Amino acid sequence: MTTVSIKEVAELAGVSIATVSRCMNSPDKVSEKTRIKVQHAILETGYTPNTLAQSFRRGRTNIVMVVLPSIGDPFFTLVMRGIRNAADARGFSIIINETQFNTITADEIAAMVVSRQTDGIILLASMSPFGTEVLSEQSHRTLPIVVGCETVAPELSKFPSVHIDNVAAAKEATGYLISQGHERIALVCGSATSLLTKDREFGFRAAMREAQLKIELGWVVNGDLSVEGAIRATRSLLNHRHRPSAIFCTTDEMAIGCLHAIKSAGLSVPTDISVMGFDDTRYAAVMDPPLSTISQPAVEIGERVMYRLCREIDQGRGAGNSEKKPELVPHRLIIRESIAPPADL
Amino acid sequence: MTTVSIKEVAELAGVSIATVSRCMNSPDKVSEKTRIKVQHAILETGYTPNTLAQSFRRGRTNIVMVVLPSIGDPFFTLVMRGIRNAADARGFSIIINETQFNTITADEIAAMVVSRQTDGIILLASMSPFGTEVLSEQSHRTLPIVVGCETVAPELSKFPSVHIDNVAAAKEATGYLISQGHERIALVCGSATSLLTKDREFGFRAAMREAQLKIELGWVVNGDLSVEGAIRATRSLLNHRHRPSAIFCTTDEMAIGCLHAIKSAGLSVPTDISVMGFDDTRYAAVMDPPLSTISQPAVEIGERVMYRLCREIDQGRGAGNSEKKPELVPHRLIIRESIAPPADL
DNA sequence: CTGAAAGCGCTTACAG
DNA sequence: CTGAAAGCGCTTACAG
Repeated sequence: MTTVSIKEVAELAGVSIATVSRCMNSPDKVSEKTRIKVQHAILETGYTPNTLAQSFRRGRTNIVMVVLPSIGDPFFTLVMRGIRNAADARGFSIIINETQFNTITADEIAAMVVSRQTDGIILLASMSPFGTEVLSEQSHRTLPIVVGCETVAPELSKFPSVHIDNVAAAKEATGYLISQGHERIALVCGSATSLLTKDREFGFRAAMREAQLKIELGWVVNGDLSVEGAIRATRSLLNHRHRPSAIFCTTDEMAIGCLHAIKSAGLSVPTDISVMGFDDTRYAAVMDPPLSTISQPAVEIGERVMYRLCREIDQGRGAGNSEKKPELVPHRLIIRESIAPPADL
Repeated sequence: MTTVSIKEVAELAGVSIATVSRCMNSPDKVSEKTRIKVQHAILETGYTPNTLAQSFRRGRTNIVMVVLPSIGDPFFTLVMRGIRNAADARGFSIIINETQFNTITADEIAAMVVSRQTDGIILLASMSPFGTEVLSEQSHRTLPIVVGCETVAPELSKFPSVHIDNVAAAKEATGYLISQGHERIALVCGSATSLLTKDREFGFRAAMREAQLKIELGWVVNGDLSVEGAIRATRSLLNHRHRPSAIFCTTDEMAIGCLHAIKSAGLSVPTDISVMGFDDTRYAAVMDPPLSTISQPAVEIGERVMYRLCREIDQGRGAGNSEKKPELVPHRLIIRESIAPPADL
């Protein structure tokens, strides 16, 4: 009834507990004869090592924490799937830390470091740029961190990362809008404190500048990364003195709110206003109209981030000689039906 | 640099490690004078207890696992938010186990039990009914389990649970459709092996029976709990010899696919076909047309499930005297614009 | 109120 | 190849 420990297995097999331990951890160091004996004893007793004792002894939990702004976002759901694929393959469990305000502070990370409850951290959310010096000084040396999905604050560039080229992708998306004849293009982006979407804003601005198109004051609005926020943001755009003919939302989630706000105002997409999304989540194709957007290999990002973290963990807190260059994965512009030439053309 | 242990704190404070430990765990058993001394030493050294050692020693991890079919579903996202609220308040971390096939087997649970990596389990997914005897015999006595969101298989009724009255809610939803004059009503539900949606199907059938309405063969289709699956299911409904005038989807997620399939076929909602959802996720109100649905207090369900689990954990694996009655929370029918009287009325 | 000591279940040099 | 032993960092009866 009560759980069996290594001692009982050892007794039954007639060996020492050290040998039982070796059978499980480095079987090649044990003779075949005893290995079989021990294996039988394990089967017979139904022994499973006490994970808690192992973690304690080894100083490893085989748990990693992923920090992200919202698990509910369909895009992150896919990234999570990739992370879990890789984690399962490597015997890791995942603890999710959903950050309320799209940022996580260095202090919070430091707290995780000392608590030792996780072997590493995947940052899918941006981190508050404040206080990261602290982080790198004390913590980084001891807790592996890998960043996913977005090139983040320069303070974080010291960590390995996996993501698409967000600047280039946003430029491409904006460029497509321009190629369709749009000149009045607005941006619905994340909040100012969120870095999650900063590169996309940067790419948008770059494309507009290169095309010598003006961005009116009030055309770059915070959609708060949420449906609700995007509805508010879009309304302000519709009421703008210079109403844009196209709106680029830096996430599909916000594009959903944007579409709704436009249609609720009695306008139609794309006849009156064109909409571009970003992420190509599972809802994009079933929107009305189906959403043009940028597709990211979300599952692959998740897998690569996790494998990257495994490498960091395996090579120990030791040498800082690991490759820090970001791993770039390809994006793709997906054209559906939410974009048309502007009405005044 | 290297992390500080309880020993160093004890030395600095000039007390035994036992006293330091008491200061942290039962401060009332320590004189004020020494408590202050120790507190200073803790601050000075920056000591934090090694969670791994604590877990091992106490036989508790302060981690609970939640098992669910998909974190990506906006409904579960809300339930998760509630769970996390409560977990944070109680000092628990959450490990998420997304089950690939909407079920989790007793064996998988048993494996978690012996691994001791979690203090308890929240089941938001249904469990395979097979082999649950094993579960109750060995495992239940040692690993607290609470079930959320759906009354599940009778095998699971021995576990505490928190959910709405799914049968009544589905009856109400179906009844509303009937009250609008619909007689040809179809159901898009979860897969046969998923229990997640069974009660809703049951309620649907009961309402139809009571109204003496016939359910044609092929009117109850598996939408696989996904957008894609619902699209396929809806197409088969549209091609049905007796095309239904209304479709009840047992989750909003499937309703999204359903709406898309209907509109893609050149029909309109609700003029040609009415659609009813279930869950009232954040997308329901921004669908085109806005979706009538059943609202569940998702966050509250999550919170109550977690608090319930805490109670189970606290009262130990000891007495089985805990209240096993399901906790019912209220649902609400939300009328929006996806339902109208049938065209032939 | 406090300390010395046992022990939680493993893993891993260290001898042999 | 195998065993005896130390030790990971805590917590908690048990004495005093």
